[in-house]
Amino acid sequence: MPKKSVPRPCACTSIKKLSRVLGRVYDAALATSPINVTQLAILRCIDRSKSQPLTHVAEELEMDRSSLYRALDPMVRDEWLKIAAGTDARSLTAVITHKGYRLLEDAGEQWEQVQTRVVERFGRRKWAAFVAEVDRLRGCANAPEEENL
Amino acid sequence: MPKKSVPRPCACTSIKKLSRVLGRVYDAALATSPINVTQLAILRCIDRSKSQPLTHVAEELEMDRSSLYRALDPMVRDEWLKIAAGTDARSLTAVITHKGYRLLEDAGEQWEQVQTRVVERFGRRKWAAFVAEVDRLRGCANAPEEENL
DNA sequence: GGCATAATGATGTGTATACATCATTTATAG
DNA sequence: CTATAAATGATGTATACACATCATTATGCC
Repeated sequence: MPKKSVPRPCACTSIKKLSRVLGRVYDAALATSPINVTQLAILRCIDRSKSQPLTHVAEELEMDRSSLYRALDPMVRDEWLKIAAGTDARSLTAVITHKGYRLLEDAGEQWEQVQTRVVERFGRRKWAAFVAEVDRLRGCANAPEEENL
Repeated sequence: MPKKSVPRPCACTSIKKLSRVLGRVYDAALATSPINVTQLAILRCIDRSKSQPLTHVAEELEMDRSSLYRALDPMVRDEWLKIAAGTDARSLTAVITHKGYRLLEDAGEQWEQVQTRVVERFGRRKWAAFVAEVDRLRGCANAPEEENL
């Protein structure tokens, strides 16, 4: 029986390439704000996860905990948010400041423009289907390796 | 006429999340080699772009030139490749060493395993279609903004 | 040839991301 | 209750990525 060929191209490399392109385009669109697209995503996630421990935010964003903590540093420094005690004695939670909310609004408008432009070009209908496949691929990658079952 | 809603979720954030997951999974699969998936992609690209200027490699990978140069530093330090004069007096080119080729082989085997595992789960047929959409989205994002035509 | 412009690299700075490791605190097993 | 394990954060180190800027070397136009 002929051995199946390895499927190409590299899933990781393809997505990283796309990630770089989108990052540049979205950051360029947000350039009038001091915030970039990663920080916007974090801010939005914190807004959705009020009083949740930071670990929860990291999980939502599929980030390593330490990556999130490092990303928060400049945002705390610039007073977009502050760190407060959580429900636990060990956990902390992030709280968005007034400045942070203002940024969320301002950057949100810029984001809407670039997001609409990109997705309209791609096709709204196809976009919904594509996002579903993105999520499914994430699951395929994340699923534990079922070794010798 | 009702204004159309902004399509969600954020294209950039969705892809960055997927990128983080895939990066972790592929890097874990390559952990027995000293090379990570980004470096593997660069090495492969250099292999395909023999005697081309570094700028060309950066373009292929959708990377900023400076990002590529920085990424090459540890690879040159560890002697996976060396930098040689290009066809120009101004351009340089990267040359893979024996060590680099050995790594390309060793890591290639690990890569095949994780790539096959992830794509088989996703479905080979669907994978081909998905890759096409990834490329199309990249084009949609990269296309210049047609302002006031 | 001479000048303006492109291409190519190099470098300073700043954020993004992860892994390993350590300390503290909570939860769990016995 | 105690010993162990798990959760949460903090930090050291390393790579990933981009923008702005500068120097050098082509290229094109006159």
